[in-house]
Amino acid sequence: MNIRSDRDQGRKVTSAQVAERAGVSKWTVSRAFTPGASISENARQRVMEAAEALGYRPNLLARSLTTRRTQLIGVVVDQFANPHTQAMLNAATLALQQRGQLSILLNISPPVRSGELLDIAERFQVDGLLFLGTVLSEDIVRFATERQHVPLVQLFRTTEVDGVQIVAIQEHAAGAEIARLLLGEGHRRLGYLAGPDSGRSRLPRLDGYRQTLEDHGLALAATLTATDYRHALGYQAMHDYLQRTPAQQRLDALFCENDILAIGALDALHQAGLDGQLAIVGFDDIELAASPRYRLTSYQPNLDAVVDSAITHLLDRRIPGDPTLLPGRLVVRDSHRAAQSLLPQARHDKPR
Amino acid sequence: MNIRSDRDQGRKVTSAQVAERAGVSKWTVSRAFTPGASISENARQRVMEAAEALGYRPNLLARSLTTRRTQLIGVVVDQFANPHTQAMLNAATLALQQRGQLSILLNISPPVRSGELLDIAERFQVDGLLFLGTVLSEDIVRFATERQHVPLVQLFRTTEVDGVQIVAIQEHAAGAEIARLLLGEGHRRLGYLAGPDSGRSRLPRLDGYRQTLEDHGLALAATLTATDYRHALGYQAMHDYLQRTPAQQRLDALFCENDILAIGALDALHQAGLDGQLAIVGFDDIELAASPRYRLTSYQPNLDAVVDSAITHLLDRRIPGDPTLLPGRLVVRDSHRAAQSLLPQARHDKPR
DNA sequence: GGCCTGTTTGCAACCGGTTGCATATGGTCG
DNA sequence: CGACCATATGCAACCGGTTGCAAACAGGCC
Repeated sequence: MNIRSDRDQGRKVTSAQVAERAGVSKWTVSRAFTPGASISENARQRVMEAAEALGYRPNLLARSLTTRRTQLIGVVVDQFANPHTQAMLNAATLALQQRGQLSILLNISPPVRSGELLDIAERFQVDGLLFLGTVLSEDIVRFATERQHVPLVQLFRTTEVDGVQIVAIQEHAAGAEIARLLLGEGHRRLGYLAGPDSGRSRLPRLDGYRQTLEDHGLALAATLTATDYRHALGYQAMHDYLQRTPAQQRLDALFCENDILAIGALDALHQAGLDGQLAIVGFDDIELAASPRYRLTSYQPNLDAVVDSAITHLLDRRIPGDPTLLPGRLVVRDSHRAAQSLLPQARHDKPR
Repeated sequence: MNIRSDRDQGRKVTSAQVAERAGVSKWTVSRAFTPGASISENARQRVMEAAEALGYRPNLLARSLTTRRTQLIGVVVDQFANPHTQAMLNAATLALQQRGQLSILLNISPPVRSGELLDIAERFQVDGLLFLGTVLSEDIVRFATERQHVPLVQLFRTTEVDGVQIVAIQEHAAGAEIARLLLGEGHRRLGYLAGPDSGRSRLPRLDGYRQTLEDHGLALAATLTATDYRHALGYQAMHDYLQRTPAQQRLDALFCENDILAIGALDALHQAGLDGQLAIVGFDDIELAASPRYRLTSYQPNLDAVVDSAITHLLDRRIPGDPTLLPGRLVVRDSHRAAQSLLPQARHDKPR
């Protein structure tokens, strides 16, 4: 058990100690641990052996002090209840780790003063800040416009803010594609379920959706809202809608701003005994969307591509420019179908 | 727009620059920013003004170098697909932030070599490591037993590892309570749906469950397994079970290792047209459990209390001791009820 | 062997703070 | 008014690395 004969005497092992043991100077030790440095193979070997024997690990903080690079990226998150956040977090941290960066998780959920937190992150000398689909508050916008020396990238939101690089989905096209899908299914009264952030940014997605309807001579039939991206609020939005709207005036189909709201809405329909009576489409394609219980038609962003592009922007310290908009892909399941088409019909067999 | 007249000339602002402007030495600046330090009110004021004017923020890395405290806690996570992980992450980061600490998120999902990643975290001089319900791999155990100078705390798992402080739920009692609930409901053939980690640790929860059954002269009727804590695997486990087990031999009730598996199982029952035929109980009480569609009876850990205790252990650098086991609370909804009790019955009105 | 060139290595200085110690400053009291 | 004490501030040294520069060294070639 006592492997710690040499190492671990109170303090941590420093490069000087390794140097002494290897019979070289501490500068040579530093070079041994610096990839492209000029050092003889012989010396490197001896240093590595000594380091191994003593259990030496370079202090990355000390290194950062001179290199001015910390390899730390602040990852800013606010909607923990949304499974898509989780997927983003997973993808982002994995991608960062692969590039030798670590993520500092900054949680700006409601009680937290986001401006203060970003300030603290800056003191930790983060190399950049990555906003994972967060709602951009006043605080954040102010921070962004003031401190333009730390690169800022925002994922999956198209609110343009000075100094923030946007990497997102081609929202307009996605909205249009979903409208066409629903129209093709025969729906005519189409609505939209908006989340809390829709007010600030006139979502291109909604524009694309609405515009396509208008191209077909239709107007957006109703807009519901949820005050947070959570299951319960999707449920409630649909529940209230059903309460206040007589059956014959109801929508044919509802496009929801994301999957967790869509699933809430589906659950409300189920609860009201109206399964399949109102077509639903979501967005994000979270894992639960594929569940046989929901078979939610959704739009799948290419998460890896988005994250990859974002990280490239951060690490190359590119100057923020036009939004990078990547394509996604529609995942067609069952929830978007018209009520009658739940019965087997020939309708889908179009002439080719 | 150009607020950056003074600040921001290439390099970042240092304490020396603030000192010059305030007409004091850089040491005085340092003291101005150190809470309990000996400094006159007058000097502090001047320093603060100068700092404000220049946009100075102390470099916390440099500070950490001398103080040997980084205020960084490594938060280790592996099961991103489980909503409970998200809840833990949210609670943990918020609690840490409130205590002035920041979280470095370490993602040890399958492809990642966890030993290496922990090693890197150590080089960043994290003040401690918090394992959020992760499955303890060989790598991690080795790391834990070798490096006992960085405090390690494990949440929600009771696998005892040398040098790791455990903070979890009173699993044995919880298992027993759930068994009693199901027995009280009239169920007699009770099963357990285990997750991937059950093999390693003979879960006290399962022990408590089984033991209570035995106290009533019953044996555990079946054990199903899911190879990962994900909805699809809970679904599959139940699906396969239904396939291979004739109706008359099936379980009355199934206790699932967590909610996401339980919900998968419920969905599989629904898909098979067996809604309500098999009682289900989960664990963790995730948000979706409360959905009117599931009404999943579950066990709610006191997340805040667990996280709070864990962080206290970390920050006080306490020597790891006996596991800290906190009580949780059974959340009784509908999914645990017997099939016939879905019809209104007098059964619940026990004589008082 | 002497000279030239290219590679290694040691050194001083620095990154941006903190801390113990010594000195200066101001206020109180006899 | 001087002694005394508490409080403030400056200074040197240090935390654990990196980097430009110059000296040392080795090998190749004539």
